[in-house]
Amino acid sequence: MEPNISFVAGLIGDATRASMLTALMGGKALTATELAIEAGITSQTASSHLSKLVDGQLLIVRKQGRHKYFQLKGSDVAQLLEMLLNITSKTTHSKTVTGPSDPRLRQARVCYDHLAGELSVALFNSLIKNEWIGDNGINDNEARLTVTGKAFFTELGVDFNILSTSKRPICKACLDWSERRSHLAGALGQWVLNDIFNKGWASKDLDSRAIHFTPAGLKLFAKKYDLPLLSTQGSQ
Amino acid sequence: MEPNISFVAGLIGDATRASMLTALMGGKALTATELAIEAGITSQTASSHLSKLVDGQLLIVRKQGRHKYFQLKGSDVAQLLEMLLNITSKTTHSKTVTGPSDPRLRQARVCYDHLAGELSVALFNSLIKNEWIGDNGINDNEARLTVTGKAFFTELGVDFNILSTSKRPICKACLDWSERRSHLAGALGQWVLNDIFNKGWASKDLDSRAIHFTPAGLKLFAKKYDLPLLSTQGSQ
DNA sequence: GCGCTGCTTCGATGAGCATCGAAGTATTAT
DNA sequence: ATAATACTTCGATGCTCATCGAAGCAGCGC
Repeated sequence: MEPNISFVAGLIGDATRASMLTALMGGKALTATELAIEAGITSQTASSHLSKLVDGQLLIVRKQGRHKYFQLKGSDVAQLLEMLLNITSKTTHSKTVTGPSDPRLRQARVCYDHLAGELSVALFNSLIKNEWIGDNGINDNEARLTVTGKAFFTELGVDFNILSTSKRPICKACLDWSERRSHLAGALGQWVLNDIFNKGWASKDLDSRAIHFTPAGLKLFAKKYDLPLLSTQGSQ
Repeated sequence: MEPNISFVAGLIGDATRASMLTALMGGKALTATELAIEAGITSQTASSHLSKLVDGQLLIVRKQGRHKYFQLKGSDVAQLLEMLLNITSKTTHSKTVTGPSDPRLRQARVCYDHLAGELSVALFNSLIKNEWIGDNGINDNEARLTVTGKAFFTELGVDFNILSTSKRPICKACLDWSERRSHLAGALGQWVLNDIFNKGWASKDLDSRAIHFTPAGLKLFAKKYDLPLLSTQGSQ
């Protein structure tokens, strides 16, 4: 007997729970009240749904006084949700012409723990162009750090001894549902995003997982990673 | 606005539809009647569910006379289902001790278009041990064909000019939900499975996606890929 | 100690949807 | 041409589950 995938899929298959899970793709822990507001339901309904998601092992919960903070259980859950976003957008795109309507999500957003969007795809392309990750011609859509790439990131401040202690891959290609091309995930993708925040080049949007680069931050980001100069943020 | 993942997840989240989708992970096209029997429902119910899966772009359908044949829409749908199997088995395994109860599925089975199970994990390990795929120490869980690996497979009869015309990766690691370790997917994984069938080493089970190796076939397979001698098939 | 906040539990309500018998359509074998 | 098979459509039935008002519990500020 094979595992019953309908149980996990059924947890995600409710619009309210899906909305909460997507909100958590921003990588931050959110409270039950915040998730209720995000999903547009009462706290009773939120409580019921969150119990199911925790019991179903898609979320973990931490208590802090009377607050309960919820997070995705791990990167495998995030990958599942990202794959669902990819397949869903592919489905939707066969009916519509353009990508996501929100240009802020399109330009830069958090994909669980790394950067996604136009800027991240541009970053990925620059890593290939500069041969910092391997363009080996045999394995498409896969990322492999080269020797010069390792030197480049070491110079930026990456400590590979620390990154290697994680079980997760250093480099990983993650298919961007908005751009349909790959961006950088894995431990290195996470480091890059943290570095962007630490340097103050960008900050998280308060009510979505969009990321806002400052004009100066965008310029420094483009220079640091050898990106072609990109337009500043879209309208709104 | 981000894509609404609950729609696709909801399609999979019904036990009947999930059963049909899992049956199609065997890689074969199945008729509506076969899928009805597989799921234990009437043909009216099957018809309704299959319409939803086709409209939702998880399945494609081909007519041949009065028969309709259904297949997964592509490898991305198969990957999504495999990831759901992985997460579901991880969830279940936190409650139980052992893996899948059916030893036949555990030893060898079809994972959409490639071999999965103990034999495929052993194959993957042998490819690493013999340095036919890269064990580069930086990227865990990723597969990269080496120069000697390409020579090995060319000698086996792989035509890499043909494999390279596909957009999909030549080599890909696929996490095996039953073994919790990686096996070989991608174009090369598909070639290996086809070769096994073409040589008559194994055949598909009629009513599940288990694969049955003949004793001679198992021996030849082990020899060809330098595997330690494995026990023959489990009971039943 | 009291009142407020965050969250949970209970019970009622109603919408959504899976199921199948009956009847129908298209295809194919005889 | 007729009968059988594969599949679809219609309509009835009943089950599941999301929702929230009310009430309750735990934590915390005053």
